Amino acid sequence: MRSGERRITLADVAAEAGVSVACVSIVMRGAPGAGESTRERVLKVAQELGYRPDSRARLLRSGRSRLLGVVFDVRHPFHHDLLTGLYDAAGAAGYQLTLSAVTPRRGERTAVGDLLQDRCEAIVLFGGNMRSSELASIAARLPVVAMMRSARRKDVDVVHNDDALGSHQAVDHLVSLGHQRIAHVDGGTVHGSAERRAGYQEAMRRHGLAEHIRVVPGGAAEEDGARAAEKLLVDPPTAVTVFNDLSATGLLDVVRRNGLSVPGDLSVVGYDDTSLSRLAHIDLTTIGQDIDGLAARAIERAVERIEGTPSGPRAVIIPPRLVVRTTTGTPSGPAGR
Amino acid sequence: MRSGERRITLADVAAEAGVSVACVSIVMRGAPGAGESTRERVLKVAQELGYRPDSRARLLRSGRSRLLGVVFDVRHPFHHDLLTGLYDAAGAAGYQLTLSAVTPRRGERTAVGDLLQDRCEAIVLFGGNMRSSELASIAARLPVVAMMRSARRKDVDVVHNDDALGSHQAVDHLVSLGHQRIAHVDGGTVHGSAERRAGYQEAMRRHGLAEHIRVVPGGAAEEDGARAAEKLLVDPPTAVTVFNDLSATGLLDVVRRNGLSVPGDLSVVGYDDTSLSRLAHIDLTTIGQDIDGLAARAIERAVERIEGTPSGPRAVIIPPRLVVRTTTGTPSGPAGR
DNA sequence: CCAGGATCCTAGAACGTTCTAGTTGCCATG
DNA sequence: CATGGCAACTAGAACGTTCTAGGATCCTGG
Repeated sequence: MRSGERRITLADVAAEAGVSVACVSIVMRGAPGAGESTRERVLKVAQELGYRPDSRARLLRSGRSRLLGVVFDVRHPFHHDLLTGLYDAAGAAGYQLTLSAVTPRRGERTAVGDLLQDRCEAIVLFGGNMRSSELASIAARLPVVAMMRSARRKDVDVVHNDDALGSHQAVDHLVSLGHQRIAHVDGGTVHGSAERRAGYQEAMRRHGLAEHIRVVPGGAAEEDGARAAEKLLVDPPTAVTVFNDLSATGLLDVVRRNGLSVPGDLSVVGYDDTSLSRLAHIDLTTIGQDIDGLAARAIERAVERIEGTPSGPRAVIIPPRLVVRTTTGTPSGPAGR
Repeated sequence: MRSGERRITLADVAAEAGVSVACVSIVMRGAPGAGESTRERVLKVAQELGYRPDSRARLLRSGRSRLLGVVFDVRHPFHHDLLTGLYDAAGAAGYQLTLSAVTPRRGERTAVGDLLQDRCEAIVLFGGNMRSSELASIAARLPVVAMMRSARRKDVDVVHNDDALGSHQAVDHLVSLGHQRIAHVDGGTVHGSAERRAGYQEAMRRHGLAEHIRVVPGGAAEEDGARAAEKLLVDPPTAVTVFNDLSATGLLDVVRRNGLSVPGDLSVVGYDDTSLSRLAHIDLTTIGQDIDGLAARAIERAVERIEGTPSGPRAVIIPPRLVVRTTTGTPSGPAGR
């Protein structure tokens, strides 16, 4: 019961089973070169002793670790959903994941540094604010896949959602409901906000609504949405697309407190389809990212790089889809003013 | 720029600097036994070559990994807050964290299994539904600290919030506002719900309100709170304490949809102080757990076990604190019926 | 001029695996 | 009755570190 016992090793199993260490190694790996009866006996002994292979020693020798490092941000709910998808995809490809978290007091560089020491064969990075040149210097050592961000570097793979298309879907949806005066609350300096903003602007022009284009400064947090709402209320549009769900939640709150009804007076579309947007009394129409698709493609890119198979383009862009809930409806005024 | 280069090792640095491998090791570890000039030269060369110690090889030799395994659930927002605290506490104690996530498709046993292979020196478990006996069998191999759950085993350390006290604080707060008819929405089979329920009952009795004790079945999810609300509405109390914030959110939604005002007609207290409860339009009065305290004590327990220092009691219970927001107020009826 | 002790450095084993290059024993074949 | 071949196993090096046990070199004091 004491915990300091000493770890059970191949040698222990070998001694107990009366065979060589090498033979046990063969059996444990399921490699050819061992007879059926010894195989059974060795497995039984290993089981009894509670043997667990030491992955570190294993990879020290074999060079391969079949380990993929993942950097995620503890504060971002979407990252957690994505982790779920990544575990599945990695497992299917025969790789393990090793996680390193970014927290309010633990930066991205620290998180990456830890992974570098861990001998993983590739690194998957969620968003973050590293510069492309920093990514490149990591990519010089091992394959890097950046998710939910772009990188103007040929040596970094990029897998993300088609932000511009998402904005198009949001605007198309609102226009099909009859809206014309559609504003956009921006995401500031966060990755993807430029693309979402540009997509909004282009979609508006495509619908001949260039004169109604209106971009309000915002950000990724709830308060950013709340502040944007106050600006909008001076001269409210009939609909608004917001950078993300959290910001949209802040906006919703201020709008309703000011006596406007949603979607009666104002339709609101978020972005990300986080669990927040699914809460009953938020029930936000939003743009959902294809989590499993993103995860699968990211792992695919990483594995291709690791195994040196000639791969396709370095950027994979996945289409999102509109999720209609109850914050969007037809505009109340006959023609939106 | 190719990624398959071959890792830079101590030997490379040694050759380049014209010293022995052992000497470089000394310098890299900051151990005594190297002259100032060589120290500088070696560090410079290591820097130039981009040397990074291979933590796996290091710990293979040294036995110690200074690595703490953490099992957390991707779906639980509270776990993420706790991770932040744990990273800080572990860093301060000179340990690294290695994370293993539980996801909807990746169970606790898998998560623990991965850590066991990783040579960490102790395991910290967040909640979960493993049986005490399973915990004990892991604890036979290495120290286990269970957080946010209890374990009737002497060989497992336990660090959690004082659930009963939290319920007392909630009831005390409501009573001090003048409430008498205070109900409780239960958490079902989730860890801590029995303690929170018992705490509620005891606090009610302490205030001489035994006749008003009313426990409604619930759970940890939003819908559980919503369902409980429907039951409560048949004969509404003036206040309710809910198992957790998420459930409270569901309850709030149903209550408001049915035309009751909060806190006018009904005061609501949640539990956990998750980021959800801080959202402007939820703004839930709740019981906050002391995250940094929990994290610090958990690491402390783990390190004590690892280093074999004679430690105190195996269970550490940390008092929570009431966080008053806007979902609680004085009851509207003169004496709450 | 030599003993004694610092100070700086090195050789080589060890950690728990994997892997290459055998070695053994057995059976079939000519 | 040698020979070849195959299946089943083993010895020992290797992976990149740490650590123990020394070996130089130099200074200091008698």
